[in-house]
Amino acid sequence: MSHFKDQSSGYLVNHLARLMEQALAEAIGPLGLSPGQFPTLLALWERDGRTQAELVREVDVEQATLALTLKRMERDGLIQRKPNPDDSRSRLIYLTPHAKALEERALALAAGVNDQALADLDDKEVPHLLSLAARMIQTLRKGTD
Amino acid sequence: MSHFKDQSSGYLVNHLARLMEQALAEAIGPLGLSPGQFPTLLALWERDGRTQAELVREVDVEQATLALTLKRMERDGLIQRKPNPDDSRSRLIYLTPHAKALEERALALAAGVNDQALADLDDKEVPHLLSLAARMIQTLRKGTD
DNA sequence: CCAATATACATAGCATGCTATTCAAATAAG
DNA sequence: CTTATTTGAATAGCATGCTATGTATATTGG
Repeated sequence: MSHFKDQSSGYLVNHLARLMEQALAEAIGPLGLSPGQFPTLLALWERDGRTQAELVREVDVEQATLALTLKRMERDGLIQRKPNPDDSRSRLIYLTPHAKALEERALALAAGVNDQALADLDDKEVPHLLSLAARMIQTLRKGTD
Repeated sequence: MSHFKDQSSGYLVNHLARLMEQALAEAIGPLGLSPGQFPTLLALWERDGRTQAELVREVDVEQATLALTLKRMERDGLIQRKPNPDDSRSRLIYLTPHAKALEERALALAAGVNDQALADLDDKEVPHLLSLAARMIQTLRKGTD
């Protein structure tokens, strides 16, 4: 038995996520970036000078997770925090020039990892996969959020 | 913009995997089980009295990861280890009666989580999703393994 | 204005996973 | 038979993520 494993969406999705995370780590590691920082970087490349609370609303992780990620990004010279004149509880988060300079290369490398993972799928299957995943996420978020 | 996020298979798969892991944690937590133990339990329910090395070949995680998981399972009273008469470097891993007794309920709960995640998909889409995921895993494993 | 509540972050503690390293025992090479 | 290599496990160190708490600052209700 235990074809459970090969028939279980949870098992497969978990395994796939780990493989893709490893591939991304390999790809962007040379830039000094890691997979967990990517969602935050996407948000900050789009617009920086925001508070942690604003980023939490955009990045799909818990506040405590983001707080740790930001601490590592600060340690790694990717972000800088300045006092928020409007609210002394929070600080505004800015990308360093170094982190800004990495945007194009990092996006290209991440896109390359996606392409590599999807290499065996044809043009119709790729959007289908994205749509199925998005629908499953929607289903699971109902009620939680 | 950065619709990168919503178009990225890596991002979606990672998010989905975390949601499914959380759902599984909620489902089997009351049995005293956790998601990371599930693959090992599947292997041991099928046949126990095996070495760690044999389990590593069946479970898709690294040896060091499995070693830690087994330590927690031993702590939690799920497994027991006995000397291996054929090789004193290893020990044979057995499920406790308690862990054996949980098989049916745990499998049903895990299947329920999968069903819940797939609830919005129709009968054709489910096997398609499983097949797409399996193919992506195959693609990414090439060369590594 | 002041107490009660809400909000923004930080931290602790834990589970999963990975890579790299170490140690001991088993095997292979000579 | 020794030495060299391989194999089985354990451990250290780190990244991600989660839940639960704590702390300080804002905001609200009286």
